[in-house]
Amino acid sequence: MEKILDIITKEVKKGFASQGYEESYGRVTLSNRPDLCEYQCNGALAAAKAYKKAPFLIADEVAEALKGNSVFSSVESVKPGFLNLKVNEAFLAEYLFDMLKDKERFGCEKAEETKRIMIDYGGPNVAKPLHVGHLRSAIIGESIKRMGRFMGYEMIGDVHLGDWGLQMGLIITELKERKPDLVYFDETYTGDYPLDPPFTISELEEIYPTASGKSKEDKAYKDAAMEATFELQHGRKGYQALLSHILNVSVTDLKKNYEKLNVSFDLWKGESDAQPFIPDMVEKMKAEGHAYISEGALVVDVKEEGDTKEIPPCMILKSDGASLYNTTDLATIVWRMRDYHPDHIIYVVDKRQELYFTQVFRCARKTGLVEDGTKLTFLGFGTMNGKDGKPFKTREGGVMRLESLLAEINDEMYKKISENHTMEEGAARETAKTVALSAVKYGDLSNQASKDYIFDVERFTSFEGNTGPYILYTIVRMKSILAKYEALGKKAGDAKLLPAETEHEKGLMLELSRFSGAMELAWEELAPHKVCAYMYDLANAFNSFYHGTKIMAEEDENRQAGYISLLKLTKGVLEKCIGLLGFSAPDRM
RNA sequence: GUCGCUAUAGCUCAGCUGGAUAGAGCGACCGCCUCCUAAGCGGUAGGCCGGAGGUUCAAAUCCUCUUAGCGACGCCA
Repeated sequence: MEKILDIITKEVKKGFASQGYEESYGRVTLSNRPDLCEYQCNGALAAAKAYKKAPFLIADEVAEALKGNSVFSSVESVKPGFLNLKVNEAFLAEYLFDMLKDKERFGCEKAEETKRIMIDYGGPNVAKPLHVGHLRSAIIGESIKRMGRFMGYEMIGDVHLGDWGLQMGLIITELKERKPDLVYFDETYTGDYPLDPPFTISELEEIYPTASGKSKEDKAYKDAAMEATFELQHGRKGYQALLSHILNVSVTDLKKNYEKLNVSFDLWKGESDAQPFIPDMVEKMKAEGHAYISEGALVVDVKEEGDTKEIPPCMILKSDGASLYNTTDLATIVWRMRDYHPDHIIYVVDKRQELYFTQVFRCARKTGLVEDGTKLTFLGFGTMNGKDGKPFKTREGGVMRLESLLAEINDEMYKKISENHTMEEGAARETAKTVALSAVKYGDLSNQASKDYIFDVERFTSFEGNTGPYILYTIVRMKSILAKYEALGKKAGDAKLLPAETEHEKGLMLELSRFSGAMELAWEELAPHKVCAYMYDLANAFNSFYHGTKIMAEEDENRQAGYISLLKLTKGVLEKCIGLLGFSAPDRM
């Protein structure tokens, strides 16, 4: 369906053209004075200069030309030269009924050209529990993935595991100290290795920090870990078998935890998957003359004309010949291009890595790892801070595990629900989880991703005002009314919407009509917070309408059926929005 | 030091491609449940949009300078 703003703009442009003005002056925006009008056009002000004519005269002419147009209920020319527009109620009701009939998309059209977009988010480390630092990437990335899918793109989410490097050697070393008799350490062993892992996830999570601590104190220990890392990377069988155990145990646990966040990935690739591509990639860079030795390391220059500062070269290999983060990320691009040939790769990463990623992107382009047609986007997010404005920590000052944070908020939410309503315990627990997730996700996504934000547990769990729970509550109200209506044996959502009779009803209808425009804008800017803002406006509009209109008490059956259609559409749109953000609504709360 | 980001109500944040009187929520204060869930709705108070210049008919928005906070700046990831 054509966006309502486009329909309106088209009419106004025609208006300008009919009076002999350039039609581009007919650009329309949402009104910033809702007391005066619903949409506005400021084109006459801009046209005044070009046509050497008083702006209000131009506005008058255009207003006159638009009189009687079926899209508008009123067109007014005001003071300096504004055109104030109000949408025709009958037209609006028709428009919304078309949206309602489009049950899946509510009139939001898919992209004309379908593209394959890979999105790199999550970035957890193997053998380490998820902590709050992983929250934003997961939440934002998941939302972008869903938005893209809704807009009609093929989205491929890749978790990009941190599963390479010294950490693996550390784990192996520690394991060897504890259980030296395991077959994995017997170099003469030639049989198959056991299928069951020699550790549990909780042991694994304890082994790594222990090993990491020891290596800082004990030089010999660190050397052993480095040696183990080297051997692992050069094909020592027992170690590779251990690596796959570590991966399996860890990934199983990660999946479980991401599932709690309603986050899922299409690919569970990691840094280790990129390693096989490194040698050829490096050779190519050397052979084509891009890479050269500088200060002992192999680098590629990535300076460009117009840089406002010195951009250091992109390092490909360290002076000891070892690969590093850059190498892995570049090699990851290699297999992504080879296996998926994406049109676009989006990285949802901490914003502090921005410079680093410009280096990687430039290097990838310069050395031909990506084609011109493939876009690379860095979507940097800010830090999640505590109430004191400093990075979020536990009360003791340690890194907070994601599980603990979620558990805390679940409990808080459970308490509130049990206080307010009588609900069977199991159901209350489930509802609490659903509401808690909405609190966490909405709290995060309603802020601009690129900015730091304050994660205030009290505020998010207080669920008043602009919060996830408020949105869910609004949906629950609608569900409840629909259930009552259908209990009367009536079918909801078949009836045409009637032209709005009250301000509140029209306000709600106008918000609904903006849906596709809001989603397109949010997607273009990769800005989930715009979805939040839209949802919040819509929920507000519904709640105002709700208080002014007694739907179930309405005696005129046509009128009531129209209200129900309006309500069903509102519910559909809100549920679509929360789905895009990655959470859902309970039936009761 | 260089470059970048941020600065909007007491607090947490919006503000579309420059437009009319800068908006929400929380907190404060005042109303509204015999009525579809009051986790709601309506209202009041609260602002030199960090500061100074400039561009423009019009600037929170664009440009320059400046102050403060944060961040990034070749062998970590």
